[in-house]
Amino acid sequence: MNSFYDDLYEARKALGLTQSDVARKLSMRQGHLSRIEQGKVDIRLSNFLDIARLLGLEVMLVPRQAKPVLEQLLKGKTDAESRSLPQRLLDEEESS
Amino acid sequence: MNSFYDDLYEARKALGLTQSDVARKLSMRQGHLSRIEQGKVDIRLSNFLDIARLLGLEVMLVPRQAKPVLEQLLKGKTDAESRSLPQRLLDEEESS
DNA sequence: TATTTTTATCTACTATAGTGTATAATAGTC
DNA sequence: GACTATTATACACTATAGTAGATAAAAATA
Repeated sequence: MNSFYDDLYEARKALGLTQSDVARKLSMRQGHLSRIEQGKVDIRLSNFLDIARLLGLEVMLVPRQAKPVLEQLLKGKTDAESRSLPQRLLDEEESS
Repeated sequence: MNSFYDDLYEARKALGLTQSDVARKLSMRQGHLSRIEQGKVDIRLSNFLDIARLLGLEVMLVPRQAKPVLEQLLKGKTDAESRSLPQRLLDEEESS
């Protein structure tokens, strides 16, 4: 459905937590978290934020064109090469 | 409720669009968008993504500690000073 | 001030997220 | 193979997002 649900799954796994662990801390059902991670439900924004935060993640609203650049930065490419990307790509450009 | 709703409002205004404009393009009610921008409802993730994207924004899930750094980058501080922040702050640090 | 545009609020209804509890299916471990 | 831990499904129920349509209130413009 939506790759954000996969991200939540990956984050939980990376922390070595079970669905029950997470569900308990958020006072939600393990069964429901299962459906969420499978992308079978379209959860409410507050619920999405709660789960993400419990897993050490934060949600950001960014300009569309900035997303790929920021993702590169987060992929660990913190060397001069990738740090030089922002200025060029963040400026408005008629690309469509 | 949640500052993301304010962000949507600001983005819409910045584009010079009315609630009716946005609502029409998303096949939703103007009245409902009004409630959303006021933070009176806890909308579904897909709806949040749809509205954001229509307004030229994208949602990102990022490590908690990275958010302030990335926000600085987006604030236009693309000079050497702010670009030097990532390496230092993105590394895990026992700060709590 | 009057008119128009935009935003806020209302009622009734439908769709579905989320609760609560239970159990089945699957994966790991002995 | 049996046992245990984890994940997936099921059912009945409640809460609320979102639809549909209308109007009121507020803001902007002539």
